[in-house]
Amino acid sequence: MSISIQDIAAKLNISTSTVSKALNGYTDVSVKTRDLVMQTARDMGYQPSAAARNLRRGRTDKIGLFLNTQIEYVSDYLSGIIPGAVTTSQELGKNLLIYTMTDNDPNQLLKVCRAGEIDGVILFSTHYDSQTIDTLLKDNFPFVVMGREILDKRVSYVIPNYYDASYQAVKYLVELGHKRIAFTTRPELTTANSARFQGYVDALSDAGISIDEQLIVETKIEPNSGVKPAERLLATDTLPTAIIAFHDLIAVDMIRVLQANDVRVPEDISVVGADGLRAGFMTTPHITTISQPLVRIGQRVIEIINQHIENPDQPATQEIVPIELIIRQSTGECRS
Amino acid sequence: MSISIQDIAAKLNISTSTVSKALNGYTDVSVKTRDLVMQTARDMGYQPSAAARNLRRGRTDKIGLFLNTQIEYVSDYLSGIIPGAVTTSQELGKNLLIYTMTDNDPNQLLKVCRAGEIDGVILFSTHYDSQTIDTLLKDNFPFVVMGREILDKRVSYVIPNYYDASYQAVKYLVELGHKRIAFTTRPELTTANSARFQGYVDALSDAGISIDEQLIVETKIEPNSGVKPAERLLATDTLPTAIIAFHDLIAVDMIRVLQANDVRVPEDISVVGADGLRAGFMTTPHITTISQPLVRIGQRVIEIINQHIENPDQPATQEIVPIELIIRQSTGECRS
DNA sequence: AAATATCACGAAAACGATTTCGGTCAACTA
DNA sequence: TAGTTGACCGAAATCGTTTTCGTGATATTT
Repeated sequence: MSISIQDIAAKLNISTSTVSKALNGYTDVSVKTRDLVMQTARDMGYQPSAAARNLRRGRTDKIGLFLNTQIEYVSDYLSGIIPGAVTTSQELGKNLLIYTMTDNDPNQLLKVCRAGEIDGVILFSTHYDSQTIDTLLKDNFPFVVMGREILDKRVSYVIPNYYDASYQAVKYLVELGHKRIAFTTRPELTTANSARFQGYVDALSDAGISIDEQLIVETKIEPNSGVKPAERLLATDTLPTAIIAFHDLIAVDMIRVLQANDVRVPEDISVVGADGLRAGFMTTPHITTISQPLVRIGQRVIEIINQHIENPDQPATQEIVPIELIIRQSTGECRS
Repeated sequence: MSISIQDIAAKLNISTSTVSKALNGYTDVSVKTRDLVMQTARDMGYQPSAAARNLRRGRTDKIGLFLNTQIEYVSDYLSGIIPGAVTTSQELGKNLLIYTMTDNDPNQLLKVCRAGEIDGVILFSTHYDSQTIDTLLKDNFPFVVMGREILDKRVSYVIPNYYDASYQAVKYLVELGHKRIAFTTRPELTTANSARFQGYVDALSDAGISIDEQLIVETKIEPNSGVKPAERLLATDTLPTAIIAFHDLIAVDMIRVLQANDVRVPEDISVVGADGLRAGFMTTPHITTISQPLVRIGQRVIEIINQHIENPDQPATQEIVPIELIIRQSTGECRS
């Protein structure tokens, strides 16, 4: 059993209300007793009971982070998201609670919210579960979606600037003199993927370069999934002089295949990866990449949910955080 | 406001105690009213208040994970630890709360524990803070240390088998015919580092190979910190035929330097890395590595803290989880 | 038929804080 | 001197559960 407010009250022969008020900075308590209470609280090692406080105040000062997807997929992002989210939470006086959706049961999330375990929730998800979002909206429960764009204007989300990622990559390559720029896409029809593609299209268009369908290759993300696209590009009439991969792992695979076919990187072909995970450092050459600011995303997502919690009337904010082009060794001037 | 037990009681014209008992499977309530209560609870979307329950029961069913170190250092491990810990927690009916030590204030941890925010805590730390551990022991508060060995027999910890990691690496290389096996160490005098070194020494000794001081090189872990050790080895009288690096990032640096000096991997020198992070996949060749079972560690740490919570008299358990040698492309038969 | 056991339920006391509403006593104003 | 003000404090309600204990009503036993 730990020390409660009543223990302090008993020791000082005053009421619990006075103790509470002294501790919480109320004005109707004399300086003398306030100091006395403060001091004995310190001496006795008093720490207010979180449960009692939560019950009375009707809030927990806790934020939930819900990993609403296959854990293997999100795990790569955790190393950036978690540090960003947890430090920002604590700076705001909140704590971070991690949940994962077991058995893909959408009710789990609602239970947690309705039980008052958290004041707000962050959804880190890849698949759109409109029912959950509808219910959260109806319950008027604060939430922010991370990493996915939601078209409903009432919901807040934070995503990296997928569009600009491709746009900047193309722009950078064009500045290096490249004109035949290949692009890899994922088969899933998500807003993220189409934004990525649109950035590519617009950047080429702005540079006055027409699109060559042959240079657009599709692939999933799994081990060695960059191999096939590389082989397909090698089979084209004239090789591209640059390639944009949507993920560093794809880029790595492609570079390996290219090198095995005596195509040098970056001398013959420049390669740009994406996501900026640790991985890009490991290759020879180091991969030029478009980095997602994971820590920043974790940070912003917490700041936004905090605003919603503190001010329930806050309108939804859709935030697109800037990406960063990290130039390393896998890109260079176009020579052909 | 959400639905409380009193709302159900009022609707059914019965007392709150009966409702509570019906919901919690007490026997002194008739089957009829129990079913009725259950049904209306479902209909009204009732969810028990976590705060009230915590207050009354004196427990939260929450486990804290305390990142008591520089966040950059631990972040690499988060992608495995968190998924392991969070899924296991939920399987045990608990939730996971993430904290980080801001300003390196050891009191923060104690505050959280004494406030009853969590039932137990996991310390993920690199530096030994004996005072915190002493206080936790004195408070009789359940805790488990992760990734670091604590000599006090009263404390539970989970560590990967650092000793065996080196031992297995050497053994594997010896089986490939290698005799001149270099070893990289970190300058810090931690139990982990000395265990790693001892495994190297013992394995060589068991193989009847004497130790060559020239082959033992020291380096910190930071960008490009594998470069110097590689250069030093290149400057020795006779090159080693194999190298054991204590981290994949070091291995990558070393391979790069070796290749730049026309030393082929694995034809001329075999290289073994460690930690088995995503990174090892990215290089050419892929790095043979000694993998830490991060997910497993996250899982075990939760299972152990759970035992301590459920049964406070549980003696401390020190667990050394087996490592795994992942053979990829950077190692081969000794040719010289 | 009287005594006892069983069943089903409710009253009420916790758990530990916050917060409203008065109440006492001194000092001050008119 | 009577009335007003303000400073300081305490009683008590409240948050929503859990859990003990007591109490009728019914059923079972002698």
